[in-house]
Amino acid sequence: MEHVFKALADPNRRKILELLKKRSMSVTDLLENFDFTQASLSHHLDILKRANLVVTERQGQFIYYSLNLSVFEEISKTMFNLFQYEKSKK
Amino acid sequence: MEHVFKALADPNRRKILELLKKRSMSVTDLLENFDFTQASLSHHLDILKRANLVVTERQGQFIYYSLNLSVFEEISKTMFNLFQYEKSKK
DNA sequence: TTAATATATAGACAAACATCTATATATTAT
DNA sequence: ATAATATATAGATGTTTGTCTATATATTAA
Repeated sequence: MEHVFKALADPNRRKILELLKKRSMSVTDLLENFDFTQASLSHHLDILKRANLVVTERQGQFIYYSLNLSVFEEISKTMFNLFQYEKSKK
Repeated sequence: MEHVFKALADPNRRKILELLKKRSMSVTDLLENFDFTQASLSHHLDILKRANLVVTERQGQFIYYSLNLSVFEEISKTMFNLFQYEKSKK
């Protein structure tokens, strides 16, 4: 999970995830939503991929990024657990 | 939420939160669980406090840190939402 | 097979971060 | 008042991070 938390620490990467929640997108598609360079975007995507948050699929010239749903659900639970506590205690 | 994500990016700070889920602790109590200096711990606590994840209460010489439960629940929801997606779409 | 397009990688650089030592401040005990 | 304890703050330093430019690689179109 270490990589996941690091990946989520950057607002631009969280925005990428939000965009991918709607639909899979190529790097070119994604780039339209940001002000930084294509190289920077590739770097962010690499970090998300290493964190296992996204997967890729080549379609011709394009590489489509999408959420790694199987892992996403697991991460969702871990996140939820971090914020769970014994409500009976004070 | 920006501060929250940054705060969660460090494993030691996540460990602090895990410890505080069990009970409120003074800085001295917390320090026993880590290898770094008291100054470093104070720094981490400051970051957690700025993120509104913890609150403090002085009791004599000691300052007790505990989870900011009211905010914690709200953050829990935001976290959960980040990991929600339209399951019908592919 | 050459040019154009899409994406990734390498290397540089400034800013942010985690840690340290030293010191300041607050509280309690003597 | 003085010493001891608990915590915070200041300043220094090495590491990590986000971004850039330049270039490499892969695919498609001409």
